[in-house]
Amino acid sequence: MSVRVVVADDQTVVRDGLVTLLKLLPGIDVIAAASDGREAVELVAEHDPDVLLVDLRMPAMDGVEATRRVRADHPRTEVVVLTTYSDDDSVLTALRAGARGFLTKDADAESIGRALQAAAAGQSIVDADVQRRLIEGTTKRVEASVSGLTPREVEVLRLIAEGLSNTEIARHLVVSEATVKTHINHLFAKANLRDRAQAVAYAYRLGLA
Amino acid sequence: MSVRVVVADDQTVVRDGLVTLLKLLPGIDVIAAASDGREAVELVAEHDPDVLLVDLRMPAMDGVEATRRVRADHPRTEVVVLTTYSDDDSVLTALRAGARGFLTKDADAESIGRALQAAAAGQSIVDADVQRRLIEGTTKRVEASVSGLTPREVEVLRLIAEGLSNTEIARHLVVSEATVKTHINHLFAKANLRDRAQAVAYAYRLGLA
DNA sequence: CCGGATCTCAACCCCAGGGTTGACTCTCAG
DNA sequence: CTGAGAGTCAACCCTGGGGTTGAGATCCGG
Repeated sequence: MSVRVVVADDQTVVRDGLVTLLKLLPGIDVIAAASDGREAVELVAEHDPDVLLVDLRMPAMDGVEATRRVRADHPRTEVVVLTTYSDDDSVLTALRAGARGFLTKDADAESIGRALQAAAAGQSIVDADVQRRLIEGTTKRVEASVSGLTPREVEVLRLIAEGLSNTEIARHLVVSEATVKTHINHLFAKANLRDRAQAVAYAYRLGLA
Repeated sequence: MSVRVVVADDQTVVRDGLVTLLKLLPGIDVIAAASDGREAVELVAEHDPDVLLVDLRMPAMDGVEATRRVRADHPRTEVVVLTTYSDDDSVLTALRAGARGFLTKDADAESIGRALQAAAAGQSIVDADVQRRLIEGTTKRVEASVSGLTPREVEVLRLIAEGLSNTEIARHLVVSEATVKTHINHLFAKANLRDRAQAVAYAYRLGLA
């Protein structure tokens, strides 16, 4: 029984290449090809394939989101991610989203076929690099030091991270709201933040909260 | 070119079974069989195989230590671990020690063959359970406590926590901005949040980011 | 004593974001 | 078949937050 596969890649060359490549492999049936994530999800719903082979970076909907959708709506269909860069951060995200396998685009036909077969059989194939990163865990946690920020700015950042509004922060620090806004603007500029939501994330990553 | 394999298992039945099983597979050559870890290391040194298929629990030298030795002294030889219990703690240890793949003893012949081929090609095959455990190791607390929120709301919350604006979230989920705002309003009401800054903090405490 | 950094404050503009209401569709359990 | 929940979308209002400029007060090191 052949493994039924849907391919999704926005680059025509890659997509067509994959399709013709996979068609030559025994035990692999390419039943559809999508050019973006949205279409990929639709085709999965339509054809109920064994495996979705999906690129990470795509317009309309990226591979991570497509993976999440497919795993949520069609748990029978396994997802194998294909990407250009093995050190892409979203690789881990994709695996957490439920991707079964992971391949780089320089993989040869046999490797791809093997990964598809494995995924269909419930096994999981990942690239050596990714495996190492998984095993070592997220120990990379960078030391994005708080340096550059003045004590007052750090203070304000912490309060932002607690969900306080500007007026609340002003009351808390016993200064005017204008002052708070000034600190916040400096802080945003220094840390390259757009709004307080990003600031909260920043603070949490720094371990301020 | 066939993949040259050395098998190591202390149980005679399993060992002989594996050998005969693997000999039936195309592209696999079993060139030696060991009954403990010490012997396995010796046979690897002697035959320089592509892959060592090794049981975790063995007398004289267990699979983890054998893996470490082989990876240190014969980096050309990949190691695939075979064991009875997928929840064995030493599984992670073995992977850290440099094992390329991981199989349970209820794997069928094709799965084993695939894992050996993959290992020889530099890929890594792991059992689904093990993959899940590896991934959970890198994530924080599970999102089980996100009770009350619908999947879509959780999705939106995660994206908020990444610092995305409403328009960006809409683009990402391929819906209109109005829909995003609706989800956000529901989400805020349920979780008793005032603005997205508090939402980010909430998400981080839940381990969503 | 001067320059720089920090902290403070004000007035202004503008829009993203949050609140509200209402509506259409689909699915699924009862 | 019906009602509830989920997801989708639109129109409206209005405040808070972010951007900008400019400026006075304090402190410290060179």
